[in-house]
Order: sequence, then structure tokens, then C-alpha cells
Amino acid sequence: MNNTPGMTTAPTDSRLLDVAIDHFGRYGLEGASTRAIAHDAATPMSSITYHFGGKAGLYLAAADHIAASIRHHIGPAMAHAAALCGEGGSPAQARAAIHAILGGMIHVMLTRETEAMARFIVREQADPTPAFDRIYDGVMRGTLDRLGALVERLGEGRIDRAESRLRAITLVGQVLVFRVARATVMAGMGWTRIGPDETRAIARTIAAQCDAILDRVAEASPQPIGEQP
Amino acid sequence: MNNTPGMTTAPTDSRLLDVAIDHFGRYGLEGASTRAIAHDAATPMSSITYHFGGKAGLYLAAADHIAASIRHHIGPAMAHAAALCGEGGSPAQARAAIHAILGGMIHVMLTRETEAMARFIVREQADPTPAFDRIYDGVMRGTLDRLGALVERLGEGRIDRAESRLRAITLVGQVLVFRVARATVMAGMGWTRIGPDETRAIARTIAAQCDAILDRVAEASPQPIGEQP
DNA sequence: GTCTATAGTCGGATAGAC
DNA sequence: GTCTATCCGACTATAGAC
Repeated sequence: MNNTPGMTTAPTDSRLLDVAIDHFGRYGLEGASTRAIAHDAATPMSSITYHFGGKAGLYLAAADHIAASIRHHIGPAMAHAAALCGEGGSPAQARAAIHAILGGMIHVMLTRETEAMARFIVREQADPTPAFDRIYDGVMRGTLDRLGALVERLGEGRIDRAESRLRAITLVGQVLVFRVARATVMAGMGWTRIGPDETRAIARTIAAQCDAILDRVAEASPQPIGEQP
Repeated sequence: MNNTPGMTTAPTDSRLLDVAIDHFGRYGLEGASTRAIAHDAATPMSSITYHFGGKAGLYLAAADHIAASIRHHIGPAMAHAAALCGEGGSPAQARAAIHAILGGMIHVMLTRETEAMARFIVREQADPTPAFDRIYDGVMRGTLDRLGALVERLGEGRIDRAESRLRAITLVGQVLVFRVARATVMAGMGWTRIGPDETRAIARTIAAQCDAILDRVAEASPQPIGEQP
């Protein structure tokens, strides 16, 4: 526990977690090798047994670490959204909050820091283990609940809870595609990296589409005006 | 090659490909075991060497098989889209064609038949190998080109090629999320399966959002009417 | 074409020194 | 807490019988 902060010598268990997320993300629980993980973390293999009880324990600990880390990454955006729209906010406030959350997600999905974690999560989505529940309960549930509630608020009773959540999911999908289909995006756009220019282009497009969708939700066809508080 | 169709005894190489896609999708190239693949395909391990030259050859063959299979799955929708909007179609025709393609994608993304292939592709997206190029060149490039061109047509010169493609990607993202974040969708919606009702709800939501987006693209701010053929 | 047998490497877990 | 040594099972590849 007593290490020098800012140095390359993080505590053994912390180094193991970082390397484990990368290896498990690439090769899966069964495919990853504790030998290789220990080697890259510059510690003997038996320290995995000591700190985490074994390979399976390290895997679950990695999932918890990912949940906490993502929560930390979107924390500011969620706080900003909460400040923009509380419990009984207006439709306009709800829309601003949705934009704030999606903006935070764009950042999370595009930054290199979450690349290894994304591999881990995507793998868990395709073939869920108990580790998925930890990540879902740790970050996803709260974010999705919040986003769904904001969309429902914007609908002002015209769309029900289920459809609000479905719409929240597709909104997230527009952002998610840039992380999970990164290789297709790069090839399709002819990009070699996602730098500031590319990030701006993506954010602009998503914001425009999000606005188009939310306008429709807010309008609805025969809008019964004068029903909100 | 001479097998009884409809029986459980498909040719050895065909059985190997099916099992390989499943195993490689779950465990990756390194993580999957040729022993296990051969066992599940009810053939000795050495037949992998005979038919595909080894593990790596089987992996590439699996990628080619996936590309051909997805192309086959989405073929009808692409043909339908082509019938709806040729080279110089009207904006209305382009919109109908986009809906046709996205409808085909919804089917591809929701059916169980593509589940194993999706795992394979998602893994390749997160950590691309030469197999990804085969899949991209085999299906993705053509579909994305077509969708991008249709969006550009709908924009009638108001949005450029790059933004059209970016919009095409986010449109696909709305569909893709139901495949790559399936576990989150199930948990978030409280679903236990995606049956006819759930499929309808998803298709309805995506169609609505797609319309909202495309309306905005077609309108643009100061729409110069009367320019289409 | 299909299968058995075998060679050589690498996997995770663990006991025990320091 | 950290590390070495060791066990045993599973892995890919290949030679060769049928």
C-alpha cells in the first residue's frame, strides 16, 4: 500500500489489475495466461494467488475495477446533467441533460484510456459471465436509468417507460458504434486515428442526430400543449 | 462433398467451419483449442490440418465464411434497396432505400443465426487481424458505401461525403447496439429474450428515430425546393 | 480422406524458502 | 509480501497407418 505516487512502481495488486484488464480483454478469461499477466506486471505468478486467490478472482477484481473506473470517467458528465435537470425538470432542461450525458459518453468512448476496458466489456456482452453483472450494476444500470428517465420526461407522457428506455439505448448506440466498430469506422472514413478534428466531427454529427430525435420526441404529432407543470 | 442435405452429416470442412466460428468467436484465435473444435465437429484434430492447413488457416477460412454468410443474409434487403433507388434516385426513393437496408440489418442483428458470427466480428473489431480485412472487404465496405451514398443523395449537396458516411455509421449504430450490447439491452429492458414483440418494438423505435434524422437531413435549414429530377 | 500416436511446449495451481 | 521450484494436465503440430 505504501508506494511512491507518480512513479512507475504502482502497488503490485494495482499493476496486476491494469495488465489483467488488457490481457483478459484481448484473450478472455480462459485464453489469457496468468504467467503472461504476471510477467507484464513484473511480479511472480504466485502473487496473483496471494492477492486475488487465483485467475478467476483476478478476473472479477478486474471487472470491479473497470466499473469504478468508468464511473469515475462519466462522473463529471452525470453531475453536470444532474445540475441541469433535477427530478421535476422542464423538457428543455431534460434535453440539455441528455446532451451532457451523451457528450460525456463520447469522451469515454473515444479516449484511449478506456480502450482496454472496452475490449473487456464488449467480450462480456457477447458472452456474459458473473463479471458482467458487476459492471452492469456498477455503472450501466444507473446511466441507463438516468437517460431513460430524461427521455421519458421529454416525452411528457406521450411515450411510455419502455419506449423511453429503448430510445435511450439507441441514442447510446450512436455513440457506442465508434468504440465497438472502431475498425470499421477507421476503414470506412479513411482515418488513421481519431484526433481532435475527428472527435469534433463525430460530436457534431451525434449532437445533430440527437437533436433531430429529441425534437421529434418533444413535438410528437398532435401535441397536447399546456400539460406540463 | 457428397452428403445428404438436411441431415446432421454436413461435409467435414463445413462442420469444422461452423464450430470454428463459434469457438473462435468465444475464445479468440489463440484461446480457442483445435482439439475442442475438432471434437465438437466430430472429426479428428488432424483433419483441420488436412482441410485448412492448421489453426491459422481455419481462422481465415472462418472469416471468409462469415463474410459470405452475412452477405447472403443482407442480400435481399440490399436488392430491395437497389430496386427502390438506383443511381440517380429521388430523395424520397433514397429514404425508402435507407429504410430497407436498416430493416435488413435489424433482421441480421436480431436473429440467432448470426450470434456466433457477431462474436467473431466484434472480437476482430476490438483487436483486428488480417481476418478483419476479409470481412470488411467482403460485406462491410459495400454496405457502408451504399448507405453513405443514399444519405448523401438525401442531403442533395447540403452535406458532404464525409458527413454522409458519419451519419450512415451512426444510423447503423442504432441497430448495432442491439447486437453488441445485447446483455445490457436485456438487463435494461427487463427482457429474457428477443421474440416477435420485442423485435417489433425495436424496429418501430429505430424506424421512428431514423425518420427523425432523415427528415432533418432532407429538410436542412433553407431548403432549395424543386431541384430533384 | 480419415484417424491414432507421439513429441515438445505451455497452461494454472501450489508448497515452501526468504 | 515476494519469489522459486515443481506437478500435472492441455495445447498444436506432425508422422504415418488404414
